[in-house]
Amino acid sequence: MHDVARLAGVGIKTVSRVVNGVPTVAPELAARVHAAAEQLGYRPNLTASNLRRGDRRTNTIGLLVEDVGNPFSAAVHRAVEDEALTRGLMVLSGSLEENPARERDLARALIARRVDGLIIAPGDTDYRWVVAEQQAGTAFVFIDRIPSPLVADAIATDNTAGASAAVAHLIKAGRRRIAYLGDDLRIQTAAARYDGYRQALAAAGGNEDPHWVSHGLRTLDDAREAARAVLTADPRPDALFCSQNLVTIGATAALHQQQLEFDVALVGFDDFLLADALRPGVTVIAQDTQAIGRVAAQRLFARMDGDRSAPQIIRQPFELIARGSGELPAP
Amino acid sequence: MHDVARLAGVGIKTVSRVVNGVPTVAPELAARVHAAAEQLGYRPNLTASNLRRGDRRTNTIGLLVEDVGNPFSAAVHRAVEDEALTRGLMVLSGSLEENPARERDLARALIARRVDGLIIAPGDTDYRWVVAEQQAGTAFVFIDRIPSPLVADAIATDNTAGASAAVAHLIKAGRRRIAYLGDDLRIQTAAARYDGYRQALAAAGGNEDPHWVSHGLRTLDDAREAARAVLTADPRPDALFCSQNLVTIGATAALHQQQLEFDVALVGFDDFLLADALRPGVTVIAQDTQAIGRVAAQRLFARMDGDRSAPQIIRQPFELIARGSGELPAP
DNA sequence: CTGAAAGCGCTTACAG
DNA sequence: CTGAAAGCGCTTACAG
Repeated sequence: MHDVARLAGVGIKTVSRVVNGVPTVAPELAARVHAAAEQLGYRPNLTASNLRRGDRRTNTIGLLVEDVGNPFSAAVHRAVEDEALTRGLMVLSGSLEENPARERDLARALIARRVDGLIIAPGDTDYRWVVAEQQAGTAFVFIDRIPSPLVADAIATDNTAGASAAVAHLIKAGRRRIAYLGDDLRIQTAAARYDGYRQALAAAGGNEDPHWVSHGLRTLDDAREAARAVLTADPRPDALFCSQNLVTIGATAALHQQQLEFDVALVGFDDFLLADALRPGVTVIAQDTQAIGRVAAQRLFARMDGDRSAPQIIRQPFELIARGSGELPAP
Repeated sequence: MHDVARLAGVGIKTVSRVVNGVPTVAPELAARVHAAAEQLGYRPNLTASNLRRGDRRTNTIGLLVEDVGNPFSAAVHRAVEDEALTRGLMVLSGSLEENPARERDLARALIARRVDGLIIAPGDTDYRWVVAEQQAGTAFVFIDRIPSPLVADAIATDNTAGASAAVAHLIKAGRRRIAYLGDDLRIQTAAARYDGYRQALAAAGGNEDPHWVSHGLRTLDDAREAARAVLTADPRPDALFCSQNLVTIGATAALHQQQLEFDVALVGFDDFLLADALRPGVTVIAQDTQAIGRVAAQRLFARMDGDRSAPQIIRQPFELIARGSGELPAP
């Protein structure tokens, strides 16, 4: 900027004005500045401008998700990005992998880069550290996890009700021996969905059979293996409830491999591409990932803009999409 | 930092040393600095440190992909992130949407934030602007697209050979009337794959039928619709070749809806979750997205570290995974 | 409408 | 081992 000012024969402040599009600059000077900037290959340095500016904004937000590569996270990411771009914000992202140490490191790295706000999707259980960061000026929003105490807004589907609806749906279709395949119970969403499973069973006067309950499934292969195991149990369950995305896909693959897809019913939490292309179509509890990402971003922006109201829990609706696998005629 | 120094009763430079873990500080002073930092809730500001440091590194890289929400982009993103974390780098990302204006805006936004390097997956066709940015100190790597002229390293699968292998596979299985369903031809990868399709047909002495060729399919629904249309044509093709991910998924859904999945063969470019759970399993040309992301990041780091050798094209291998849909017995 | 001075939070280059 | 001065690229607060 200094060099541009010298070449254009103006003060450095005038260059600043031109670069920032301040209108009160004589057109002739502005033209000289533009020419000089062009000639020198000048690139504005947002990082420096941010340092001095009063508002302290980097126009960058952070997004920490389970895994930027998994379908749920990726869909949320995209929705957040779209909303961010309307404000000229860029998104720094990271994958938590349910690893609390990694989460703290990533959060620290983002805060050191002075993100204006931070959206965190499932992760650590203890979020009291967030309070100090909020006081230091960083806005926070949680997705899919309710921090306790409620230190910041949280956008989440009602996981317990959703899981319960899924299992009740299976029961209504005449299924009684319903297996549960789920993620690590320490994950809040997994625990909530497991609760929903048990509540629906209890409401129908049934009981869970521990042989048909499998936790800690983190990958597609875990899920496929667990499904295979439960499907060869004796007695075999007559339905599967899967607590998430990858588990549902793994279980579906196992059902097809054992040619049981028309015998054992299945409802999964989270929709996925191709769920309606399979035969039978896969019945799911769908979350509106678009809306979740959008609403989370909007809440974050409100906080960044100074909203100091009490943190709230915003529930997003879920939808049961019946496609066949959950409505197979009971044997 | 100033406040910390005052509270600890030391010089500001000593605080800097402690924060950066420089060992030559008297333990007693370091302890006082730590205590003061703790008490004041001090957070290091990487943005300021970067401004002054000689190396000019923000320890942040940019990643521009087609859409952070689509499976291919998301998988590459994750691989890049993993590689970046080994160096303590964070990733700023953006979705291009095949929109050149958006691409330039996003690139500008990343450069204004002084990313150390930029990985760009498909986008604009004219990358001569990159040269000026390289001279200004930003490293570049391309994924899935060969810039012309070759201004930077490019990591890509041999799309023409891959598509050609797919179509040859169908021909070997006795198929002759092979339809092409593909993305916008202005996209380099789509064009290359279409070339491969035509080459394989020509090699077998066949010709393409314009009724069976469909370009410009951008979404799952586009693809489903186009597949439906071509499957109701007369005469109907006896096989489909799909140029990418979403197109394959859409076409598969259409085949299943019309109950033609055992009559019309299909090979798709790009692997996807569930491809092996469907019946028949979907035969694909798989790219190693993990390797593509990893290699791209490694090349970028090499450039950031000063590698000035001539830009190279690095071809990643593809693999034909036969799962059934491409090997259906010809009628 | 324009520009010289001061300062954002930090590190470099030095002197002690 | 420690710290006072200068400066990274920019904007604020001011004077002209």
